Amino acid sequence: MSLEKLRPVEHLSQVDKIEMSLQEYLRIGNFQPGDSLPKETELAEAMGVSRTAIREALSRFRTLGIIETRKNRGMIISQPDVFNNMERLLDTQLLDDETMNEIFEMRLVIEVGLGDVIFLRKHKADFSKLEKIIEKEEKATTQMELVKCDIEFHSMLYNLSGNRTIMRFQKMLLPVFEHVYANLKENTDVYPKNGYDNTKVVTHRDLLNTLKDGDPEQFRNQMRRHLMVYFKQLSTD
Amino acid sequence: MSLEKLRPVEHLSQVDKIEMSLQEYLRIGNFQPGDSLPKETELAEAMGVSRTAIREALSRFRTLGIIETRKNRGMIISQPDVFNNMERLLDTQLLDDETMNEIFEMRLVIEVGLGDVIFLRKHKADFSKLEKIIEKEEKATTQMELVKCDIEFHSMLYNLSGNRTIMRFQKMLLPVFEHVYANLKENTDVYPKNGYDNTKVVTHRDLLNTLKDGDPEQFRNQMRRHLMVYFKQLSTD
DNA sequence: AAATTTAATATGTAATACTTATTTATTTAT
DNA sequence: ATAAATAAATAAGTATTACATATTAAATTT
Repeated sequence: MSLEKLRPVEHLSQVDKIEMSLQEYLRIGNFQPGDSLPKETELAEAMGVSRTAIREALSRFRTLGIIETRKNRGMIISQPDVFNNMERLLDTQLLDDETMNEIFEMRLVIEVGLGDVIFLRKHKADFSKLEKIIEKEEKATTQMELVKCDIEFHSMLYNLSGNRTIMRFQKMLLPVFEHVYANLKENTDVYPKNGYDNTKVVTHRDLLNTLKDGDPEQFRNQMRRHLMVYFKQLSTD
Repeated sequence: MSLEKLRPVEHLSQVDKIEMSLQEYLRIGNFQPGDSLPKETELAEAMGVSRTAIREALSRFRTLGIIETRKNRGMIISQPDVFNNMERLLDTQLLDDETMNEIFEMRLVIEVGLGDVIFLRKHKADFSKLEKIIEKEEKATTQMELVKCDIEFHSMLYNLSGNRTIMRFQKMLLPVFEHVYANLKENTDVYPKNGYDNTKVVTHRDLLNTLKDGDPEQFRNQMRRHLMVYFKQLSTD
C-alpha cells in the first residue's frame, strides 16, 4: 500500500483547509439547493482568514457547480451537473487519444447494455419519433445527412432510456463522437451494407422492430451487431 | 430553439473573459502535459488585468485539474482525470436521490454491456484472480464478507475490460454502491438463492465459466440475470 | 569538491480600497 | 394612494500593495 495518498495532508495550503472546512460546514448544515450561504466577509471573519482566501475556496465550489453567486443576492447552493466538468475537460482538447478512445468505447458498452432499461420503460417509448428519423435517413443522399440521422437516432435511444444522467452523458459526448467519426471515416465505411462476416448489417429499422416486438436479449445482440463496425476498430491489446 | 444559451455572453465577468482567453491561449499553443506556463504577473500584465483576476481564472483550471502550481516552479499543464470532479461532487452528498439512482442504473447498463470488451481482450484475462475471489466468497459466512467479495468480483471484471476510463468510472462509484446497497438491504435479499421467476440465479462462478468457455452473448444474458435483483428495484415510470 | 548558507523567485495570503450590479427604501408624480 | 422614478444600501467583483512561504539557484564556507 502506497503512502502517497497520506502525505499531502501535511502541507495543505490555507485554502485547502478552508475548502475542507466549508465542505464539512455544508454537509453538517444539510444544505439544499437554493439555500443561501453566509456572505464572504462573515465567513472570513468566522474562520479568521482573509476574504481573499475564502474567495479562492469558494471559487473552487463555483467551478464544481456546487454554489452559484450573484452580485447582491450572495451565494446559494446549486444542484450540480455531474458531467459538466467532464464536458469542460473535453473542451480543452487536453485529453490524450487513448482516453478519448476509451470514452468512445464506454459509449459502445452503454448502448449495448441500454436495451434493458429501454424495455423496462417501454410503455413510455415514443416509437413514432424513431420512425421519423429512420424515414429521413432512408431519404438521405449525402454522407453528412447520414451522420446526422445516425446521431439523432442514437440520441433518441438514450432519451427512451428515461435516465436523465445517461442522456446527459451522451450529450456530453457528442463532440467526441464527431472527433472519432472524423478519424474513422478516413479508413472505414461507417455505414456498410454488409457485415464483416457476410451477415447482413443491423439497421436502425431492425432495431426499431425489435424494440416493438422483440425482447431485451434480442435488442442487445442486434445493437452489438449494429455497432460491429466500431468494435472492429477497438484495440485488442 | 431557446435563446438561453446565448444570453450569458453579454454579462460575462472579467474573470470569465480571462478564462476564455487563457483557454484559447492553451489551445493555440498546443500545450502538452508538463509544459510550463508564464507566471501570473506576466499573464496579468499581458492581459492588462490585475493578478487577482488572473489568479481566479487559474484557480478554475486548477480545480478542473488542467494545471498544477507549485511555489517556485510556476504552473504546468497537467493530464486531467476525467472523473475526478465528478468524484468530488459525489463526496459532497449534494446530488439528489434520483441522480444517485440513475448513476447506479448506469452501472448496471455498463456491466451488462461490458462482456463484449472483456471477450475482445480475453487473452489478457487473468481468470485465476476471479477464481480466488469466488473461493473466498464461497467460504464467507457474514453478510459483510459477501458484500466485500461481491464488490471485489465486479471490480475485477472492470479491470478485465482493459479500459482504464471505465475502470476509473467504477472506482469513482464505489461509495455510491455502498450508499445504494445500504438502502437495498433493508427490504431485499441481495443474494437470493433463487431468481424471481423460479429460475436459478446466476452466480459469479457461472459468469466465470461463461467467460472461459462461452461467448459475449451468453455473458450479457447471464450478467443481466445476475443483476436481476437490482433491475427489479428500478423505477419503471 | 561537498556541504552549508544566503539570495532570488513565483506562488500563497492578507489588507484595503474601489467598482458594479442588484435589491430595498425613499421620494416624486399622477 | 398607487405607480413610477430616484436614491441608498448591499455583497460580490476587481485592483493594488505588501508580505509570507517554499523552492530553486547562487554564493560562501569548510
